[in-house]
Amino acid sequence: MHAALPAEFYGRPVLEVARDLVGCVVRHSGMSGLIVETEAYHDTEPASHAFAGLTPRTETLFGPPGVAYIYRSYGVHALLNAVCEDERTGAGVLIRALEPLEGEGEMRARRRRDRLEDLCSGPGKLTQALGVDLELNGTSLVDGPVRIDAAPAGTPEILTGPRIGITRAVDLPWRFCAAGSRFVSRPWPPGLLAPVSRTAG
DNA sequence: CATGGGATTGACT
DNA sequence: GTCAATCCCATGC
Repeated sequence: MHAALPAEFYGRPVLEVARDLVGCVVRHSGMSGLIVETEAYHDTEPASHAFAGLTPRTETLFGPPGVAYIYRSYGVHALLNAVCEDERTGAGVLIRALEPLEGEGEMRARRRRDRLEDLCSGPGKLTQALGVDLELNGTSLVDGPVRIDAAPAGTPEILTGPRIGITRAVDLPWRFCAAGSRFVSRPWPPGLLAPVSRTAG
């Protein structure tokens, strides 16, 4: 199953895309991982880079959907986002954690960690494991080099809750996780994350 | 042009 | 639990 998600998949409300990306597969350079955690960001809320409007930094976010927005976080890490909605709208989904599928050996070599759970269980970890860097900002997620394929086993049960590591708009429940996955960036206290209905967007 | 903060991680107490 | 690393870029002078 190697069907890349079409650009139309991304050209929808960012909350729907963030939810539906859980269970899909990120591929780069022979490595792949199942998406188990995402977060949505939108130019209408202050946690989003796009909140500042169209600037050189946010140019990719305000471009067409289905493109990778990659930026440097804390001066150290490259974080991977999928640009969503229409041009002119600054919306994106942050890929926060993967369950390693293929290329585990190469991921271990890049990450220099022993535990499988430590390879891709964070937005900076997974880009390091897959060798995704800032130079890939603006490239297509449909054609690659970084590609996202449809969920091979359908969308799993999903939990939602507040986003991680932000100081503004902290109450929006825009984080989406595969229920019970041990590959998420952080476990959660019981009850913090609520089930999400796939049909009730 | 200078400054300061950030969608994080890993090492250390 | 605390904290440094490190750099892009928005903001303000």
